[in-house]
Amino acid sequence: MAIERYNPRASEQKWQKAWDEAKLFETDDNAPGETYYVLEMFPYPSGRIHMGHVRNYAMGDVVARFKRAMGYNVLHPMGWDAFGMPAENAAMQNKVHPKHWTYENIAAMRGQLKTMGLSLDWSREFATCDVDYYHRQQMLFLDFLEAGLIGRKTSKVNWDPVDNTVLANEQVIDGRGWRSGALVEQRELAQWVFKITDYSQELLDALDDLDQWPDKVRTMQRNWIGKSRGIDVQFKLTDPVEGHDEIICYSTRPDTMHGASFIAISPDHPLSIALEGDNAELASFNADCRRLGTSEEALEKAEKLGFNTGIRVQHPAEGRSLPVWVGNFVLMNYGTGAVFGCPAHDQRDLDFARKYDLPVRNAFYLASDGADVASEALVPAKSDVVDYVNHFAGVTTATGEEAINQTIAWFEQNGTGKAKEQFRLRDWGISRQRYWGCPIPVIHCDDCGAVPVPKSDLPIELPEDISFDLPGNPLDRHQAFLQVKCPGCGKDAKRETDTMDTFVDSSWYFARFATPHAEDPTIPAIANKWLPVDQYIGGIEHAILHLLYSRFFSRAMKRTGHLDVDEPFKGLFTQGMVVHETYRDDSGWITPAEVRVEDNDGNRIAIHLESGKPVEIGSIEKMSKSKKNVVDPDDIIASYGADTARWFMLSDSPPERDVIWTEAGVEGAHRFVQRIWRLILGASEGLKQAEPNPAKEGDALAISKAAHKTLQAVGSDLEKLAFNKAVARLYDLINQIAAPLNQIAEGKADVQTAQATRDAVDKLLAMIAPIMPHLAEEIWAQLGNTTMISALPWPVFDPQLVADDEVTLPVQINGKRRGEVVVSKQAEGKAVEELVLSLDFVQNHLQGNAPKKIIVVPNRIVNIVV
RNA sequence: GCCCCCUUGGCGGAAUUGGUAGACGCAAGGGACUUAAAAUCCCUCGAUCAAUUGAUCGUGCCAGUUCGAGUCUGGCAGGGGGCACCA
Repeated sequence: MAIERYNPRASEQKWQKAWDEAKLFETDDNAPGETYYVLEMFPYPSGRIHMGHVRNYAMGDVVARFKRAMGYNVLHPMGWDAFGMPAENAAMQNKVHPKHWTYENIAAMRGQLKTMGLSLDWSREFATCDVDYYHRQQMLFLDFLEAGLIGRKTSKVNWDPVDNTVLANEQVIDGRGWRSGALVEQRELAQWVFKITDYSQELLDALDDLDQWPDKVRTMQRNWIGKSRGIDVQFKLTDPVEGHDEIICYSTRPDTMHGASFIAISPDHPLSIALEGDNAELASFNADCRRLGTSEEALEKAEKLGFNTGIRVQHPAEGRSLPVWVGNFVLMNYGTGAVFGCPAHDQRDLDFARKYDLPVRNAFYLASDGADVASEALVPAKSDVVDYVNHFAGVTTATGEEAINQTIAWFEQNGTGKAKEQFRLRDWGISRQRYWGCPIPVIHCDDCGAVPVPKSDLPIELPEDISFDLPGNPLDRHQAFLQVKCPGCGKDAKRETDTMDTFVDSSWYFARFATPHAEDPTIPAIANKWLPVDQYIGGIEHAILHLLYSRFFSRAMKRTGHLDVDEPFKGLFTQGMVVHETYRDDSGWITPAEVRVEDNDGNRIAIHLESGKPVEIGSIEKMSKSKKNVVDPDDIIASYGADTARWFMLSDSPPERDVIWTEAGVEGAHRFVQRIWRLILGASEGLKQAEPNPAKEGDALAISKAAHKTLQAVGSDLEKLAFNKAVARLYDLINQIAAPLNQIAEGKADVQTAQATRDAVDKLLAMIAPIMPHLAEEIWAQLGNTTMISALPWPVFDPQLVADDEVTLPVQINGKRRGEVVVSKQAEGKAVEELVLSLDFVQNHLQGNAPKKIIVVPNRIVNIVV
């Protein structure tokens, strides 16, 4: 009897509908079972889902389905990170309203996601651009403001002087505006900031307890917060100028003060700005510096340039005078905006000194040699012992750490310096001069200042009658939005037209999912039941900003009574990207769909389908529109089905690493889908008649052992999100039960084999169900079951079947494997030694000599040292 | 430039976290079935030499620790992520 091929198109729709109708994945807050909240980072509605989404949501779905089967009450919601620049760009380019563009994209992507068969609770869906959502975000803003968590600060933005508009860092290309091409300037704007720095120490300390986060993310956050201990040192100007009589420099290495040979201040240092008035050359130098834009990367990568102000300061310990330079590499927003340059012990300072012919003085030498610094700065670790020269703090031979402490003490006693703890973390500026974002609920009154909008007047809705014909924020020209009465004094006032950074939207959406329709931002009793998110899954690119802001936000929400957790994400998993080969010809990049790849005597060649001409195969890169190396999930799901796409996304590559999308890989995954179907359906008559019953002895024992061992291992793999390992084990299990399944199909299997195989098949389907839920449901139904497998509990393995009483030990001689020996698991070390020494190949290698040492690692290895 | 991560056969990767390197999959080659093709099934598959049960080398490169290193330490190279207004 020929088995029809599995038809994913029919089955997948059928089961998606069945799950929907049974409301299987709609979460009841009060359902029994321990709560488990699994969340994937919600997508930006760009218009189409991409393979990165497929991978992300496939992972989350496996966790959700697995945990549901383990008896947890699972929350697995989905929404849309829907504010942001692309909608405004679309509005400018295609004359489409950001709102319509966004909601159409959401509708399209929702449809795509639904074909994946994800176990999502769609009843909790929302978009951050829904008035219902940003209304509550405005409520949170007001509460934060009242609680003193929000302040006003000026900060720098990229200003396009032609378009008269603020540019994002990514819109500044080589110092020019992306549209106008004008040289970018920096502007100071008054901005709303969230006072994340109030929590610097706490955000740092709490990282230690996030033991279900990747270490690399915790390290990155630690470095980002950047706590340092150092000193503010006073340098008196030899002649006060423009009302300035000193420069304060922050340093973490005051032990190098003896080597100080210049002072460098930021172009934005108050002194530098003060000097601009009488010094046109300096003004022009500073203006050039400000054209680099505001990104730290651009500043750091730029050639290090300096301007000698001609001003001098006195070395506070040695009395000699030092020149004051303005340096383009000194950041105003870190420390005091001024540093002392010690060329001997800092490579950047050394390069600067060589360039501008400044002296290089060693503050210390390595004990081994007293060589002066030449082209490489001497930068030992703080824990290294070095010889200090003529050190004012009395230090001669000490570690950097000791010398730093003594130097700080010396300066404090001397009254010329003050110990200081410093954080690199800055307050979070949230003001954006854009339309498509959450309006900031504040009104500016000439008399009362910035006045919060009363909660009863919320929401402040974005007006829809706007146009992007002119550059800049359309809200600035919208009179009906702009003109309001001051809530304090009733006089004419102006509404704030800045909107919030989209990171604000994504800093609390996970909390809103607990009560997506509540009047208040949260209902604490319910939110606290679900939070923190047990497993959060998303891209490593969010390792710092999104995650740090969210960590701040949950603390701020706790302080304002909306939540009672500090940390929003208990478990974090950062998945790798989906990458693909690139293809190009003379006319540019070509999509994989337009190309056929062939094997030509071991060389892979690509051919353009339409023209038949060869195409160059380029490097493997992150799927992106610009390189056109994208594969549309719709196409894959239409031709192979969602299960194949899900299976392939989770097989082979470990989830935290990049995965290369290949046609061959997808086809392999699809063959496996068909193989399971064929093997089990071929034996379905026999299987239906067999009671599932694991074998305890005889030939069928191997089947049951394989099934139960796999069940144990897959369970622990899924617990660790090691999907690729689980997949490999499932391949293995199918290989092992293929022969008995064929026997059953041919009617040649005995009862024991049939029963053991039925048990193994039941286990196999349960294990496959989280990954390929439609296929598992379909086969499960074909075996005569009437309950959906998605609603069944995870099976339990038999401990007796997973235990082995013998183990194969490799035997090494001098660390090289020479053979192996089978011993009982309980065998004593002595007995193993004797057994091993009696082996022929061991005797041969020993050649009559007595072994020097025998190392027996129980149940692992034996090593004989000769 | 700074911070973080990655590097194992032709390819994706596995290796019980210091204990048999290459599980599992893909690709390739050989064979079976077939009028033929597809599908399917079986075998081989790190390199070099012995030519079978053996030997040597081999986890980006160079050192080191250890009875034993893919795994730990130091240095180097290449690739990737982030750098505060992309999301």
